[in-house]
Amino acid sequence: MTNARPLRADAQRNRARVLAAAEWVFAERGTATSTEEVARAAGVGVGTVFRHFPSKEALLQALVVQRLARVAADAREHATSPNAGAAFFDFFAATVRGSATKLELVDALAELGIHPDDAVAPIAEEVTEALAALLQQAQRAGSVRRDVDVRDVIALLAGASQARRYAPDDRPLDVILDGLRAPSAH
Amino acid sequence: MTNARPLRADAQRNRARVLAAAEWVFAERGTATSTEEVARAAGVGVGTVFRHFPSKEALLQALVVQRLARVAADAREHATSPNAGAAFFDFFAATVRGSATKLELVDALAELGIHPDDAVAPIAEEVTEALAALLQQAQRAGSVRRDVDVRDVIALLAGASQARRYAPDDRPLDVILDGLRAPSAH
Amino acid sequence: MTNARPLRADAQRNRARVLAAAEWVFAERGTATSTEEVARAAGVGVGTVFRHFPSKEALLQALVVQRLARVAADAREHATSPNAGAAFFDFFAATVRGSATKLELVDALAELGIHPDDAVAPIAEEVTEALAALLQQAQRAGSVRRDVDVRDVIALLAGASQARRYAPDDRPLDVILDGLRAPSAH
Amino acid sequence: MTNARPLRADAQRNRARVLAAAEWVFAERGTATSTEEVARAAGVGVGTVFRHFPSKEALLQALVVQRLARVAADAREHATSPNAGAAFFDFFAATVRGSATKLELVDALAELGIHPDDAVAPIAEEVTEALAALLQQAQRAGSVRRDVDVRDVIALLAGASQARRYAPDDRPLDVILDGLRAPSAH
DNA sequence: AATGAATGAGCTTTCATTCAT
DNA sequence: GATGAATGAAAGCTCATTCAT
Repeated sequence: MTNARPLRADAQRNRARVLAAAEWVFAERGTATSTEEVARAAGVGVGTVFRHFPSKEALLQALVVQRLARVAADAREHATSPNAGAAFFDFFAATVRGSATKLELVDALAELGIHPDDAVAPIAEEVTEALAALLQQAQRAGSVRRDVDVRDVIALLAGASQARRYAPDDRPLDVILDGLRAPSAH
Repeated sequence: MTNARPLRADAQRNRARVLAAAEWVFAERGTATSTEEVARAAGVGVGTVFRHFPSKEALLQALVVQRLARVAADAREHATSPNAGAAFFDFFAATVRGSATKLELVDALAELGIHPDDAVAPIAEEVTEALAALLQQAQRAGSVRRDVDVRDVIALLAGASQARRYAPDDRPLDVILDGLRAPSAH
Repeated sequence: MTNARPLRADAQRNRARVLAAAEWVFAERGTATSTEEVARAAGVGVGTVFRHFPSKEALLQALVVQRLARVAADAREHATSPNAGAAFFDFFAATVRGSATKLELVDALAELGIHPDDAVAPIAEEVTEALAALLQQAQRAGSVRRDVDVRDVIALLAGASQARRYAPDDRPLDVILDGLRAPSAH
Repeated sequence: MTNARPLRADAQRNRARVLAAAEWVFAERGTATSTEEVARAAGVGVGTVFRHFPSKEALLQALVVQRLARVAADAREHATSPNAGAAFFDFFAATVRGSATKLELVDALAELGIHPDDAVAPIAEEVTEALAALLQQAQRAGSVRRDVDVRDVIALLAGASQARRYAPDDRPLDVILDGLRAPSAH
């Protein structure tokens, strides 16, 4: 159903291996790590990496898209919960805790504002919409303060993830969650 | 007190120009920008940059030290205020708002946790101490919740600065400040 | 007479398609164009190209051989004409005009002098012989000056083809033809 | 007086060495030879080559410009001769004989028609003008046929140079020169 | 036989760093 | 001290060729 014919089974597998290796390597040693290194980690030749991702930039973007897709899916799933407030805070905490690697949510989210025109654009919109819905529900339920909008939430997700790099425990996250609660919710 | 003889006046001036140019250039175009570019922006030859900073890493660290020195000084100054609570929050907000350039406080703070052993160590300790004092006063005054420590505050400074990249207004910052307030302070 | 068994009909067709595609692609975009590109133009996989031509070099040579074979055939045909002088000049002009693609006669002829030992050798000899016959007839008929030999004619064919790249009209060709006429022929 | 400050003496020398080495290497082994090889031949590092010529393309163009500059100068010099006819033919023969390397005049002239918009444009015009003057004089003197124009002459220079690759003696050149003579000149 | 994914040597280019001027 | 040309390791990327499907 996609417009490109599906990849052969082995190609599919290699693409996935490259993506996984890239996530690991870039997280562990920074995105400045060479593509050669990524290839080595994936157990393939450099050529294979470039066959699947025509440039390093494209590989990085694929990683971002993958990360954001998970966030969007997660937001949508939480939006189905009957308890809108808990759903929002659960989602927020889980997302921040999930960005445990160095190629953080931070870097993924960075793309949301920075390249609004390229391959990341569709997924960016997806994330924004899913998040907006989740937020609105929680605000209507009186759990989240009304003076924040989606952009603020995204910024705070990035901020909380960043904070986690310095203090990997939950304290900073808790502070931010508390800051988000509606005053009456105390 | 320095172990090197004082620099000649012109050398002193060149060092400062390089530092300023580096801050500007790295902020504007990323730390991957070449040293050549920094030299050009400073109006000196590359050789001069390397004479003052033996490696690019060293230049980056000097920038971090400079940034953190300002933060430490600022913390110490606020610590003299009679109103400990307001002083803490003022300091926090001012620090985050001041990290408006792209070579953010984030990157500076990154060094606090990441390279605790090198040239950055002394200033890191300085910042930590000044911050600890300011925090303790504010907690004793009942303005800041008691379950956060210096490390959390540093993490949240980094987080709030990061958030500012996505939503350059004050909303995310306000959320975090609210999260930091002692419950009874409402 | 060939030492390999005849190709299956579809294989035969594929070989021809590759050859045609290669001529077109190399002419249009230079011989540095990738084999992948040639395969795409031929509507086959790269593997197929390499099955028929064991290396890119071999593919290029096959093209040259094909080109030279046409020249030799043409020369032989003109040699049957009753008017030896006209036959020679007609042949010369037609050959030069026919090298209208970018993978010119020039490049084909280049092989005559450059790789005298490989796959091109037989056809090179064929061309030389056919040309020698045509030339001799024209010289005997008093139409072509006697102080040029086959090698000179080949060089001039290459030269005239080259000239056509810069001035695609007939003027340079006419000049060369005039230069070849026997003095008494005026 | 040039808009760039003159190079330091050693830089000047290295630039010249690179240019000379490039001419030699490309002539001997084709323009596909790696820049690394050129650097080795010049006795410098690759970096030096790229400092002087920002891309391989630029290096090739510099070679072309150098070659064409010589041709233009030569044309202008011959144009001062009292015997216009002899001057033209002398120039033509000398130019063709001078393109003895494989990175021929052919390749240099190729640029005349192919990249009319880049760094080669000014020198291309220079060559054309100098040649036009020389040609016109020779035509007025009744030595060169009147139905050829500058473009034809350039094409024939390229053609004659190409011919020389196959028959390195003077015969093909003589044929072309004869073809250029005015009919009455016999 | 045909396919196209995988390979990896090799190419162009960049840039931190050194050193002659 | 300052300069900027030179260096060469290393990076991103291409492509002829191989081989599992």
